[in-house]
Amino acid sequence: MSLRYAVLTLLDIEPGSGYDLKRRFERSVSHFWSASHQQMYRELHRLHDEGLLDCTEQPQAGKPDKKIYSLTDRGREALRAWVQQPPPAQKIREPFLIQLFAGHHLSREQAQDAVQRQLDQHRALLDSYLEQNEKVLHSDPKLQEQYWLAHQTLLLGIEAERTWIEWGEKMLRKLGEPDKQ
Amino acid sequence: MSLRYAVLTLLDIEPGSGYDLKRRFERSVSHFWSASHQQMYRELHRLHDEGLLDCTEQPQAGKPDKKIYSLTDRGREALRAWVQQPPPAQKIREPFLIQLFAGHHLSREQAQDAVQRQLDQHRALLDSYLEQNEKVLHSDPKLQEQYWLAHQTLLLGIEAERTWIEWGEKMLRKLGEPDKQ
DNA sequence: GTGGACATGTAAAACGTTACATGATTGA
DNA sequence: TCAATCATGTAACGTTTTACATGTCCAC
Repeated sequence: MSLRYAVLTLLDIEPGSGYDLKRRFERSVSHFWSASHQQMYRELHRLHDEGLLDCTEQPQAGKPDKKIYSLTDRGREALRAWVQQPPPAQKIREPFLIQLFAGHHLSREQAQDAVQRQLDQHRALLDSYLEQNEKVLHSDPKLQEQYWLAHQTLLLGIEAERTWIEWGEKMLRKLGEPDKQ
Repeated sequence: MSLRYAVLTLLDIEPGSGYDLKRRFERSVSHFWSASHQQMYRELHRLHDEGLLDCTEQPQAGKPDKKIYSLTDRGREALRAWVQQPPPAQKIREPFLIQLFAGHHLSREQAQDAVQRQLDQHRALLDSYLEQNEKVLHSDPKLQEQYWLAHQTLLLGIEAERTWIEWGEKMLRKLGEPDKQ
């Protein structure tokens, strides 16, 4: 039920197509949400049917038509109402931590490799968040002020990745100690 | 697809009923997974049908019978094989951060209240994780060694909560500055 | 001429949530 | 006597994932 409000939020900031939205999910809210293109298209259809979104088709030379969605007044009202309610609980799903939890089935080398792979991924994530952050810091100060809260969510994402990376590095050090296990 | 391995992992450490499992999810892996009792029962039935779990009914005075599940050899083998594979990507779902992302629909007071509520929840979570940690540190050193990797996942959960709490406190300070926004 | 980005969709399967259903025991 | 805990389940519904499907343009 939260996906629809994530969609409304991004379209409230700037209208766009399903395809656009998918990329914007990856680029700007990946630190707290993700969704496939199929989820986008279905949600866009539903929101349109319910009158929360307007749709204008924009013909493009060579490429398929783009369906540009934007919030209706009712859409903006629905988003505003939801934003002011207590949020549904967060959901954490970390398959990697299940694997460590069952880590008595891993050799020390396997555990090291597994942690190292995750560490690489989290470092790449941190880099991409830092890049986003740079973009924000070099953007129009008026926009920065308007979307100050949105920017704070990115800073949380950055700190979360740093925490993960520190933990991963500590793990590798501990797994490298010859007396351990 | 990961739920089944979370179930196998917990039953591998100690056999138990669906009801037991549900509580163990809440008590020992809530920092990276959660599931309802219906999910447990359905998954247990499936795993039993597929021959990965054994089931023995244990009559109890007064209470309904307990169905105690434990891993078969094939179950243990399936878990071991999965644990050694690259894990599926983690899924982050944080409705609260969507609300902040759409925070231009919030007054400063509403934002403060919202952050404060989340902060309270995360402090409670941290407390419960620290309590779990204390229990581990006072348990049999042999068990501590055996489940050393499992314990490390809890330490990550603790650090993640601390990061969140620091961020929330910083947010409240910034939202309290009269020049902000 | 091949692979990637653009652009949208259907269908089925798997997974997750909510509501409903039962029934005993224990403690306030 | 009321609510909580123990213990298991069905049914319906909603969400998410995976596979299939199509077609253009552009750069290498």
